[in-house]
Amino acid sequence: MTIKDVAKYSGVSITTISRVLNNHPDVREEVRAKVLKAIEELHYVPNSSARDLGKMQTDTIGVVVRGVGNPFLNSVLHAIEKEVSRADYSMVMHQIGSNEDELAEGASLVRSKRLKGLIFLGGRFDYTPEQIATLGVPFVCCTYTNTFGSLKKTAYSSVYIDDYAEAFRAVKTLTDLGHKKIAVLLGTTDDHSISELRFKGYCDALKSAGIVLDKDLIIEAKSFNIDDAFKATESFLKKGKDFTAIFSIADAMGIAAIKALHTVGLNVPDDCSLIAIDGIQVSKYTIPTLTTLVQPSKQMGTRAVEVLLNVLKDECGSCQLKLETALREGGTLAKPKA
Amino acid sequence: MTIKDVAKYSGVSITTISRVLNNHPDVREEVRAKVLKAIEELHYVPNSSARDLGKMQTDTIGVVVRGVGNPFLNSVLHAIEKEVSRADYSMVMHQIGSNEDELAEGASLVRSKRLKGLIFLGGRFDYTPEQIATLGVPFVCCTYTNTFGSLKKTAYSSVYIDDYAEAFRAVKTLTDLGHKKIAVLLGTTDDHSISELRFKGYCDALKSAGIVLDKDLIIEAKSFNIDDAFKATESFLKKGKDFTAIFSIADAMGIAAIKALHTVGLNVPDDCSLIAIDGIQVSKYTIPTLTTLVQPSKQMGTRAVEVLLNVLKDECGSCQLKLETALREGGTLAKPKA
DNA sequence: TTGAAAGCGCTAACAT
DNA sequence: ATGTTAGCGCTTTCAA
Repeated sequence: MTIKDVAKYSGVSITTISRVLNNHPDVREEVRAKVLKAIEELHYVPNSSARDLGKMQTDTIGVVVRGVGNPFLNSVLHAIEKEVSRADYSMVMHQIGSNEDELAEGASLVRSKRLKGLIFLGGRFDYTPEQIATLGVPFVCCTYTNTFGSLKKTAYSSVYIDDYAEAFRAVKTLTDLGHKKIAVLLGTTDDHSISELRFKGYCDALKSAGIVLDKDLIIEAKSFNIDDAFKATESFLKKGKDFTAIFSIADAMGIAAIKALHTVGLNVPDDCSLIAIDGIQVSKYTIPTLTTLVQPSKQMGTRAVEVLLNVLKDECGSCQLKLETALREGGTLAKPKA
Repeated sequence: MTIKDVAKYSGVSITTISRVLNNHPDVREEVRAKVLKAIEELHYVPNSSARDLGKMQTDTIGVVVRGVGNPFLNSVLHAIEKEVSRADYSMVMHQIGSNEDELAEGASLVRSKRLKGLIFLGGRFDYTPEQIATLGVPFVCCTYTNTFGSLKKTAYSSVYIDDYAEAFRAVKTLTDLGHKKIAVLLGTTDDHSISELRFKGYCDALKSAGIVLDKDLIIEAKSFNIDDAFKATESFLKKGKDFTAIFSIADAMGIAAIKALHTVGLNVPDDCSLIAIDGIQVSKYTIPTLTTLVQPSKQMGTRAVEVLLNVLKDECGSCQLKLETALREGGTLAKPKA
């Protein structure tokens, strides 16, 4: 069942079929209808390999995901897939480990699958112009932007939240409540990822509240993994430091923290307040409900695709799209005990 | 950069390059090495569209996922992606809503992307031979099997757990503890999905413990969504029925149930025991830790791919692979109050 | 062991 | 408005 069969069946040339398939204007309505009918009746589906071969690129965009364990990224990923299908594009997903280089993986994907563009989901921030030159296609940083790199704004696109400002806001919520001894649960303080950025927001929120940073209150999990967050919080608690609140840079990590606190008999929010950033579905159902700054995950995915498709269409330009979080008030906040 | 360039560069014909690329035996070692070197130096990457065009099928397998919201399926999905890449295949994922027909979607995917095979992730069980005939390629049911359909075992493959037996086991855990009034939290009792199967296990476990099924203790969420599970449990609790335990057919739903119970002042496990099936990562961190039968999600994904690839290789045969769960003892179980 | 040449199904000049 | 035709990059007979 090829275009030829359809041509024969409907009594026109294959070119006409192709024109109908690609919505070219130069086809008489009458003929178009006939062809459409033939396609329908024959259950004809175009062969995308053949279709792609002619062009130099496929209608496919690649998504390189770092850290699929993260429920938040999953939600974004699924939104991306939906939007990509809706636009009649294809998506190829590629997961990478925390030590792999998303740029190298992306570049290789682009070549083998001849992608039109890339979306990086959860990556580093320190790309240089030389590094992205290897990509050769437009790309969108989704959930982050190139804060630590030396890229010109015009060289790439991104859809992200202001990690620094949102973290600041989260921590300010705690200081406003009167908390002075606020711990932070994060991956690493200097990994050039959202972890570092949110840490900066934490530091400055403390500073602006007149609180001196206490390095002993930094809980480094070394990853965004929920198990690691639990272990890190556990060890932190063993040290017996004095604190009244925790800012967790991610919901999943915060859930682990609540559990770790509970394990040693500390109750949230009575003994320790907690606020996080992300807003994953399950954190609505923790006990108490996690208070968190909800990222618009669906929108983030959808917008990332839109932005990429726009850039692709115009063959120029780029777009930095900053989204806002919304505070979801749960039950993990309280004033510090007198 | 095409095969021609490589041919020119290394001074052989494109046929030879093709042979090297496809590991054909009829190439002198010396020549092979030369070609490999050229490929390396030129950074040549074969054009997969062209490659696919020649063959009648692409080295691609499709995954049709029903219910991506489910963290458990996500975990399986990622395992599938990893295994597919490892085997040098490509994967296309397609999400469908709960009302869409996975078979129709799958058939359309197969044709447009010319897939070699399909994996269905989270689907119905009631396929008929006529329906699967439209697919035209081998497929694997992952996380379920065709219990309600009329397929011959040889007509398809599946990787699954024995939902009936595992549910039986879960509920038996409760009856063994002395529980008599056990509610069940599920999607629907007759949707021909795992929900129905696990419900059967629940019914028979009650029966074998000499307990009469009380229809008032069936909590139907109408979906596997965590929000719906919460609402359903909430309404159930409003009715004021007497019960001492809940069997939740999924971890995520169980988490919602704990929350709903807590909302009305009921404590798990003191006022109500709870057991579930799935074993998603986050349920280790609920308070108390969810007691659940853990499905080997990674293995399930990996095996599904292996099974499919084997079937593809042999061009015949099929495989029904039943995996086992492992009880993870959390803190949601207790004897019923006297 | 190697090469020449004929497609695979489709798109896009170009011609009519 | 429609048809003819030359590729797109690769695989695969078939010959040598």
